Amino acid sequence: MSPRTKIQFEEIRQKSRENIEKIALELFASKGYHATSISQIAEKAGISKGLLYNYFESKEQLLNSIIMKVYDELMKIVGMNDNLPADKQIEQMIIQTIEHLKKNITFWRLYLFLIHQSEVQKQLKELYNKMRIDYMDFVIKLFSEIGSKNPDMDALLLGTMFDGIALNYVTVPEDYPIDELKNYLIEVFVKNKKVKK
Amino acid sequence: MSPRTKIQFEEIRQKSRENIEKIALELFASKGYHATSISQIAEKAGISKGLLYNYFESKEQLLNSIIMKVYDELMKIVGMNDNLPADKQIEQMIIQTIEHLKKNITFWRLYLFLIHQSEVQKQLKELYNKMRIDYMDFVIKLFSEIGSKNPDMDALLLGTMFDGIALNYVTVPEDYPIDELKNYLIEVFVKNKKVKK
Amino acid sequence: MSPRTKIQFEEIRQKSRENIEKIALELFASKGYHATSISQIAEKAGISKGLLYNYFESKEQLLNSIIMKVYDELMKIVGMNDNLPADKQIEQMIIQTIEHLKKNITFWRLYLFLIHQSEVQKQLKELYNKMRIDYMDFVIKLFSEIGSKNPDMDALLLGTMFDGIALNYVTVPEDYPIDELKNYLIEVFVKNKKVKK
Amino acid sequence: MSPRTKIQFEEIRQKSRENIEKIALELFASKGYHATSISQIAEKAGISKGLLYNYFESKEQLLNSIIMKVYDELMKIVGMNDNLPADKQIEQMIIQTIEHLKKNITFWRLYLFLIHQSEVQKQLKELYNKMRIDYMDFVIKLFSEIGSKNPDMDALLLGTMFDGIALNYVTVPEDYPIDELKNYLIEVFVKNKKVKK
DNA sequence: AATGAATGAGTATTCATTCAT
DNA sequence: CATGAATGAATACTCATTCAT
Repeated sequence: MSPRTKIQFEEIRQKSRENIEKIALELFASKGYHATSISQIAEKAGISKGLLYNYFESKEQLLNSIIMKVYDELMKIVGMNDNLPADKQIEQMIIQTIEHLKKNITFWRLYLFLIHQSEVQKQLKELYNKMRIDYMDFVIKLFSEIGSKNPDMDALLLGTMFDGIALNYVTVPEDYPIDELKNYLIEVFVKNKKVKK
Repeated sequence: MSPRTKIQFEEIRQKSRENIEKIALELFASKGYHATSISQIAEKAGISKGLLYNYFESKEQLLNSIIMKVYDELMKIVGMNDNLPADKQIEQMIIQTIEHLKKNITFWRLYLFLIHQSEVQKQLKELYNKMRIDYMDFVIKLFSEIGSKNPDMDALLLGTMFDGIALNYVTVPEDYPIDELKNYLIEVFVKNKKVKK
Repeated sequence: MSPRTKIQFEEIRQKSRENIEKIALELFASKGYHATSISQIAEKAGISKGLLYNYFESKEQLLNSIIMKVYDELMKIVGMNDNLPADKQIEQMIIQTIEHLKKNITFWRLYLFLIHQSEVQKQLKELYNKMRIDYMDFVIKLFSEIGSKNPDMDALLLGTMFDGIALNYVTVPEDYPIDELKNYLIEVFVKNKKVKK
Repeated sequence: MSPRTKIQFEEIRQKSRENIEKIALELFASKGYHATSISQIAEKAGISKGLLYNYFESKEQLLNSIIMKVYDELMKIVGMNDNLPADKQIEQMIIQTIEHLKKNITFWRLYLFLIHQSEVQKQLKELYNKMRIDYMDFVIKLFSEIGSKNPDMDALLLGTMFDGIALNYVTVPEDYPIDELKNYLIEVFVKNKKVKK
C-alpha cells in the first residue's frame, strides 16, 4: 500500500526508456524517421502512446536521444585500444568497425539514414560535424605516427571507405563480401603504409 | 486548324510528364520524399493536383518513375566512352562520375535516399539489385582487360568508393576535398594496376 | 467537363467560409473557444475537418476571422445615425444596442467570452483595446456636444452599463427586464443631461 | 505517540482540500479552466495527481467546490454590516465590493468566467440563479428602506453596474478609473435616493 | 495516505487521393 | 485536358483519470 520508492520508480523509467529507444532505433533505421510513426513505435513497444510521451517529450527528442547513443558507440570504436601502437590501433579499428557493422546492422542503418536526413534538423547536422571532426583528429594522428606521407588524406579515405562499405553492406548484407574487404583494407591502410616507411 | 494528331498529344503529354518529374526530383532530393507534398509539386510545376494524377497514378509511382531516370543516368555514365581502351574508360568513368556528382548533387542525394527506401519497397530493391549487377558486369570486364589480378574486388571497391564519396560530398559539399580524391582514385585504380601488369 | 470558372470557385469558397464562421460563432459563444473542438465545428457544419482547413489555416485564425466580424458589427452600431443631432444619436445608440443584443444573443455571448479570454492571445487583447478606444472617442464627442459636465465619465459609464446589461441578459435572457432598463438608460444618459444644459 | 484521532485526520484533510482549492482558483482564474491541467495544480500544490483525486473526484467537481467558495464570499460582502442603517449598508456594500474587486482580481475573473460556463453546466446555472435571487432579495429590501421609488429596478441596476465594472476592471485593471466610479455610484445609488425622500 | 506509471480517448492539423464540373 | 473543393485516414501530441504498489 505504500508508494514505490524513488529508486524503484527510477528503475521502471530506465527500463521503459531503453525499451522504447531500442524499438525506435529499429524502426527509424528500417523505415526512416519520417516514415515511422509514434503509434507504430508505441504499438511495437507494447505501450500506449501516452506513456511514450511520459519518457520523451517529442518524436524529435526521442530521435536525439538515440542519436547520442549512436554517437557514443561510434566514438567508442574509434577510441578503443589506445594503449596499442598506432599501426595496431588502425588495424583494430578496421577489424572492430567491420565486426560492429556485421553485428549491429540496424544501428548502422540508422547512422546512414541520419547522415542524409540531416535536413531533419540543425542539431543532427551539428552532431554529424562534431563526429567527423572527432574522428578525423584521432585518425590523422594515428596515420602520422605510422609515417603516412599524407595522413589527412588517408584518414579521409578510410572514413569514406567505412561509409561506402556500411552503405553497401546494410543494403545487401548477404551479397556483399565484407570479410574479403576487411583484409584488403588492412593491407592498403596499414601494411602498405608501413612498408613505405 | 486541324485537330492535333495523336502524336502531337503524346508529345505534349511527354513534356508535361518530364516537367513534373524534374520538379519532383528537385523537391524530393532537397526536402526528402515524405516532407514533399503533392500540392507543392503541382504548384511548383504550375498545374493542378488533379492534373498531376492524370500523369502519375500516385505519389509512389511518381517516385518510381523518377528512380528509373536516376538508373538510366547512372548507367549512362558507366557505359559512356565504350570506344576507348579499357584503362581510359575507367579513368573517364571516375572523372565523369565525380564531375556528375559535383554538378548534380540533388540527383545523387536522391540516389542515396533511394538506397534506404529500397529496404521498404520491393520494386526499388529489385531495381537497385539490377543496377549493381549491371555496374559490376561492366566494370569487372574493364578491370579484366587491364590485367587486374582481382577484377571482382577492384570493381566492388571502386563502386564502394563512389558510394562513400557521394555520401560524404552530399552531406558536406563545401568541406569535402573531392578533387584531390579524384586524382587519388585514378592513381590507385588505373595507374597502379597498369604498372603491375 | 470543363473546369469551373474562377468566379464559381470563389462563390463556393465564400459560402463555405460564411457557413463555417456562423457555426463556429455559435459554438464558441455557447461553450467557449477552448471547449469547442474543430471536430464539433466541422460536424455541425456538415463538412469534413480537412475542408475546414482549406478555408481557415488554424483554429486560432478562424477565431480571429470571427472576431473581426464582431468588431465590425459593434462599430456599425456605434457609428450609425451620424446625421442626427448628438442627443438623438446617443438615444439611437442605446436603442439599437439593446435591440441588437435581443436579436443577436449568440453574437454578444461571444463578445463577452472574448473579453476575458483575452489571455488566449495578444491579437485579441489589442483588438479589444482598439475597440474600447474607438468607442470612447466617438461617444465622448457625443456627450460633449450635449453639454455633459463630465463626458469622459459618462461615456465610460454607458459602456460599462452596456457590458453589465449584456452579461446579465446573455446569462438569463428570460428573467432580465431589458426593456425597462432601456428606458431608464435613455432617461439617465440623454434626458437628464440635456435638462442640466 | 498515540495515533491521531479522527478529528485530527479530518483537520488535515480539510487543510489539504483548502490548499488545493486555493491553488486551483489561482490557476483557473489566471489561465482559464480548460487551459489548466490537473498536473499543474498537483505540482503547484506540492502533491501527486493521485492524491488530488483522493480529495476531489474529478476536475469538474473541484471547480464546483471552488464555485461554492466564490458564492459564499460574494454573499458575505452583501450581507456584511447588517447592523448599520440601510443607506450606510448600501454605501458600505459599494465600497467593499470595489475594494474586494481591487484586491481579489483573480477571484472576480473566475466569477465572470463562471457566468459563461453556466451555459454549459446545470449545476452552475442553478447556483448562479440562487446567487442572483439572494442578492436581489437582500438589496431590494435595503432600497425599500431608504425610500426608493423603484427598489427592484435600483437593485437590478446596481448589480448590473457591479458586473459591468468587474468585467472592465478585470480586463484592463490599469486603465479603468475604478475609484472615480466608486464615488459616482455612491452618489447615484445612495445620496440621490435619499434626497428625493 | 501517497506515488507516479500507465492508459485511451481526445486535440489540432496534414495530405494523398477522388470527383463533379 | 483541367480545376480545386472535398474527403478521411493518418499524424504528433495532451490530459483527465485509474491503479498497482
